[in-house]
Amino acid sequence: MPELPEVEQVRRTLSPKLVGQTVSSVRIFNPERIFEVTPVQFRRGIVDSRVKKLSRRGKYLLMQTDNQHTALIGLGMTGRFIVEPDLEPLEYLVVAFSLKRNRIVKLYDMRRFSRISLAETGKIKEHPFLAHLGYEFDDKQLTPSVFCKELQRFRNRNIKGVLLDQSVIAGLGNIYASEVLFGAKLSPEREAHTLNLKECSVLLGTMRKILRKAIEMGGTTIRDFRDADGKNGRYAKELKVYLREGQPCTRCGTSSEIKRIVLGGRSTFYCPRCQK
DNA sequence: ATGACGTCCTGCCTGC
DNA sequence: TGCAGGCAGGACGTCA
Repeated sequence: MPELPEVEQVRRTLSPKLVGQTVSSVRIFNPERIFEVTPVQFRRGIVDSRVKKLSRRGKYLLMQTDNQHTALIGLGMTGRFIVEPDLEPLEYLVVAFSLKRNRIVKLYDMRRFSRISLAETGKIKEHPFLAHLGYEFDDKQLTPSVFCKELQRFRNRNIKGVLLDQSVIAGLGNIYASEVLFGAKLSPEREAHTLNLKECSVLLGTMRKILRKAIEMGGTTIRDFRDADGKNGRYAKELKVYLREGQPCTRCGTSSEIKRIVLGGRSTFYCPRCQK
């Protein structure tokens, strides 16, 4: 569930609790969630270092330490950070970082889709989690014509699938892909390479507007998402099509209903009348 | 080479 | 009433 706006909200709420702090110990409760390095390597890379910076790339959080290492954390669907004194360990705890004054930063993940790893900070771009990622949504280099050219790469794929492809734009997930296409009045089934420059431009602009607003509102909570303060995102009430199957379209009126179809194995919501 | 589909994982919700 | 089955989905593996 955490897509770009939710991960950004976690970054913003976790930063003040973590940046500048020294990690005195790292306990790993679910070693299967660690990739590319061993649990021992992960622990050694973090322990006794000070957190310099918490940043984001696509849907990944990057925790940079002052000993030239960066932890990479993907939240999957239900990954959540909880900062608290060490009460009894919660079920589904993946990893816990101990700070001073009995504060513990815990990554908790009910559905166990989260992924964590470690890289040398200087080689972070080559890490397998990040190497294939495309543009950040607000990258100035991503102009309408560049975006249009990117979409030409896909001769036989629908635009919804391409928006979910992290190698094009990093950070969109299933909820915002449907919302952005509704905003841009484009059918999710349109083949990506058929979009003209004008349509690419509208799509890009709509995506930026929606993601900015969602970030501003702390992301979307359907059910599970909480930020590092335990708060829900407030964007759910702004959703125009996601989970609105059978409801009237908010743009073209009562006579047109939102439809649900499955594309690439994922629920996709749209208005057949105003999305072409 | 590219795209489609299955898999992982667990809780919740629906319907019989 | 209880339980089976479907659904949710990010990212990767496999197959055609």
